[in-house]
Amino acid sequence: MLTQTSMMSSTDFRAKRPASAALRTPAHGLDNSLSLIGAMMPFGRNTEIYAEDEPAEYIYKVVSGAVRTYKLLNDGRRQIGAFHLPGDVFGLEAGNENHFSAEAIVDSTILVVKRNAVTALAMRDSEVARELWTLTAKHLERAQDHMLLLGRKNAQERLAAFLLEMSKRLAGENTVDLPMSRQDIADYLGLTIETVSRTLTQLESDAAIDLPTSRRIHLRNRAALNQLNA
Amino acid sequence: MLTQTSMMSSTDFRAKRPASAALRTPAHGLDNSLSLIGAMMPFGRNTEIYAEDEPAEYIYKVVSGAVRTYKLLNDGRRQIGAFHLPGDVFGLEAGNENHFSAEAIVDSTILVVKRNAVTALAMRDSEVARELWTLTAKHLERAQDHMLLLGRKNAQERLAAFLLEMSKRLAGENTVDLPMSRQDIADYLGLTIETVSRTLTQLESDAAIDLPTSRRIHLRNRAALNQLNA
DNA sequence: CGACGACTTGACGTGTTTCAAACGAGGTGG
DNA sequence: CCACCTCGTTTGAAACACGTCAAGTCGTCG
Repeated sequence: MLTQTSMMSSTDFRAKRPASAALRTPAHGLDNSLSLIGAMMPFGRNTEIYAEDEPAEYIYKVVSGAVRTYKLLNDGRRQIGAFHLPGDVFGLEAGNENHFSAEAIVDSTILVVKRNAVTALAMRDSEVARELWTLTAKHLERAQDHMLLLGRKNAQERLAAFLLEMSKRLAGENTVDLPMSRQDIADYLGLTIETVSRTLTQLESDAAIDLPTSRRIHLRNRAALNQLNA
Repeated sequence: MLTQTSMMSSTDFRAKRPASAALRTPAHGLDNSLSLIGAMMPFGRNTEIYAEDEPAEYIYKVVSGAVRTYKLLNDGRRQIGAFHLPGDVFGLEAGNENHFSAEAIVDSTILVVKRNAVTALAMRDSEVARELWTLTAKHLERAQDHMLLLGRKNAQERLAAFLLEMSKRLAGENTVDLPMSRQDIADYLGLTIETVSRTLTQLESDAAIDLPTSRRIHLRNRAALNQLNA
């Protein structure tokens, strides 16, 4: 994946800074640098961005769309480790190989930057180095919270946590438009698609949410969701 | 916790470099620096090293003993995110507050280093900065593998993964002497203590392991365990 | 020897998974 | 414009893995 030719063919218009929440790069330093030395690339829905065990040559930033990073068990069971939304940086691997696979969930535009370029920059600019570290540490914190969810929460609590997280990150008052399918949600929350579906309809009948369409979720009673999220 | 006085009272003999596996600092740079600017501190069994939401003033390295880092749900459910063994560095938080709590599992000696000192060093020495980043990224990889376990593996597979991990990190041929209780294992694997116990005896009757004592586990059939770990 | 904590074992309950079928929205072609 | 197909989602019924509650065993230490 990511052949040199496809890299070259990408247009180079600049990323517009997206609004909202966590895992975003600060206003200067790394963020600007990535825009300057990176290349924009389009990825179609469900296409691979990189695969596990491939050499990790690039670092990525979502400009538009959405990305899932995941790991597979030999028999096909899938665990999605994280969803990456506009403004998020991902692919900050430690070793020389990717530890996860990454796919575009919907048609997406990704800013792709050579690792070498970034690490070289970090070598000279300790501010950039610090931002890279902080960013990785933020990813770690998210992973740790996700472990708590996967290890110790029931289906209702997982869905409540998921909805609140997405609401915060997608930032749209009380209505959330999800880019991902029920199967993606299930594999993120360590549940089956049926349990996700059932639990959502249950939350709806409990008046915690509304489901105008399957991808659109209205948070009717945040307090109730927050209580489940405790 | 970690009052200035207790910091001061600690002796300052140097850490001896421990043997073995991953999450260890490389031979020079960070590792040496930590030893030079840190202080040795003893922590008794089950004593707190730091608590969630406390200001993260220090970075830690296990010299001897074992440490658990964990998070609690409001009703007391506990998820252990990681075990830290001799040679491991922990407490590399992103923000200014600890994201987890940390306790000594058994009587332990911990090398405690002021964050300021380390970050200041990283500012001047890009090699140290790189090591800090790499270390955090390694923690992230572990957390990601752990998510796969918690989200997608059954009890047998979780125990197999746990035993293989401990075998590798404690490095003792095929016999593993666990520092942690069944409850710790359960909270690490997202199971109950009963399920952990039952699964272990089941693995024993399947001839995959022997249980000479409850804390000592002999890996009789690594192949079988590896297969479960797939 | 008795007491305590850690661990094991048993019987039973239940939340989630599994297997299966029906539903619904969106797109295509007649 | 409607029939038809497809893919994602929902719903139902039954099975099962793990949790819960409870009792019993083992090892250690005073």
